Amino acid sequence: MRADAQRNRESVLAAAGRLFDAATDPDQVSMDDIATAAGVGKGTLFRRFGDRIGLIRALYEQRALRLQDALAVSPTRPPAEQAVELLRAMLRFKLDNRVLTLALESAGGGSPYRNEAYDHWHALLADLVAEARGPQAADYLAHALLAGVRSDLVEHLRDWPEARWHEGLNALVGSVLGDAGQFGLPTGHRAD
Amino acid sequence: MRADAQRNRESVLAAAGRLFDAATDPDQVSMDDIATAAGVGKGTLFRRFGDRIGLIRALYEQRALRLQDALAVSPTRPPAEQAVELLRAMLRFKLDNRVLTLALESAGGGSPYRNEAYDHWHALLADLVAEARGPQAADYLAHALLAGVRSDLVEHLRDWPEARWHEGLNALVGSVLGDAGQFGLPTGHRAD
DNA sequence: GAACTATACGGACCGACAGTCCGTTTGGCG
DNA sequence: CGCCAAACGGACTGTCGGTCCGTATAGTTC
Repeated sequence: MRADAQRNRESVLAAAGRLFDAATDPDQVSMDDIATAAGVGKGTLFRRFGDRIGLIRALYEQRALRLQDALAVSPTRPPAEQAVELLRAMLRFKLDNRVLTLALESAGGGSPYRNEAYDHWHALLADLVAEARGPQAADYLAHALLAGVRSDLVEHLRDWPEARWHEGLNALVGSVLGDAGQFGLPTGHRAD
Repeated sequence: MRADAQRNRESVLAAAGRLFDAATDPDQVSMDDIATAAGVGKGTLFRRFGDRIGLIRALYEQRALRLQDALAVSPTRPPAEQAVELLRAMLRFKLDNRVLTLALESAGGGSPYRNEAYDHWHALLADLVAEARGPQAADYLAHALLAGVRSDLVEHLRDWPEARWHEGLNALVGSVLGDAGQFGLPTGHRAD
C-alpha cells in the first residue's frame, strides 16, 4: 500500500469518525461531507472502501478493536459474570458510538451481522453460554443476548437510567446463564 | 374520506404488498414502482401516507392485525407457553413477510419500535413476563425476547431449520419465564 | 340537474446523494 | 533520472424520495 494511500485512508477514517460523532442521525453525513472533511477526493473514498457500508464497517471495526482487547475470556471467572460484563461493555460502546452503530445496524442492505466484530463477540458469548448451561441452543442464545443491546433498541430506550439497564441485563443474563454469581457493579453500586 | 381516495388507498396497499412479496430486497421496490403498479399518480401515494416509511408502516400494521387477533392472552394457560407461542408466531410472520419486515426494521431513520403492532406485542409479552417472574425488569425482558426474532437476525439465520429455531426459542423463553410447561421439545435444562 | 367547492389526482419537476469515469499526478523502484 | 503502476480528484450520471400546481371529480346544496 502506497504511503499516500495509507495516509488518506487514515484521514478518511478520522474525518468520518468526527462527523458521525457530531451528527444526530447517520444520514446527516454524506460521502461528500466525509471526502471534504478529510481533504480528499470522493473517488478516493470509494476506491479504498468500496461503498458507504464498507467505510462504515471499517470505522466500526476499528473502534470495536479497543473493546475486544479489553474483553478477554478468563477460564476461572464465572461465565455469567463475564457475560454481564460483556453486554454492559457493548451497551456502553453503543451509547458512546451512537450514530456510528445506528449507521451500521440500520444500513439498508448491509446486514449488521456481517462484520468481524459481531462474529467475535458472538463466539465469545456462545462459549460462555455453553460453559454455563451446555451446548444446547448456545449459538442462538448468544445471538439473542446480543440482540438485547441492538443499537436501535438502545436508541428506543435512550432515556433509561443506567441502573435500569443494569437491572435488565442482570435479569436477562441471570435467566439465561444462571445467576449463581452476584455481578456487583465494577463501578460501585450494587443491584441488591 | 372520499370514495376515490379510499379506493386508491386500498389499491396502493395491495400493490405495495404484491411488490414487496415478490422482491428479494426492500429497496428493489421504489415509490414509482408502487404508484405505477397501483395505477395511481405518485402524488397520491405521498398525500395518503406521508412518506415511504409511512406507507411501509401502514402495510405492516395491516398485516400484523391478523396476528394480533389470533394471539389473545388467556389467563389460565401458563405464561411461558403463551410466550413461546407468541414468539413462534412472530417468527413465522417475519418469514412470511420477509421483505416487508426487513423494510420496516431497516428503514433508515424510522425506528422499527415506533409502530402500534410492536407496542401491542411488547405489552402482551411484558404482562406474561410479569406474571411468570414478577414485575422486576419485565419491561426490558419483553424487549429482549422480541429482539430475539428481529427480522434481520431471522434473515441472518435464514437457513436454520424450523426445529433449530424452536429449540432456541424454547431455551430462551424457558430461561426467562421458567419452563414449567414443555412446549413440545425437550430443553434439557432447569428441570427443577 | 346545475352550479359550486373542497378534496383528490397525476406526473413533471427538484434536490440530494451514492457511485463511476477518466484525465492528471505522484510514490517508489531499477 | 526516468518510468509506470498506483493513486488521485472532482465533474458527471442515474436514481430516487419528495414537492408542486394545474386539472378533474365527488358530493352537496338549492
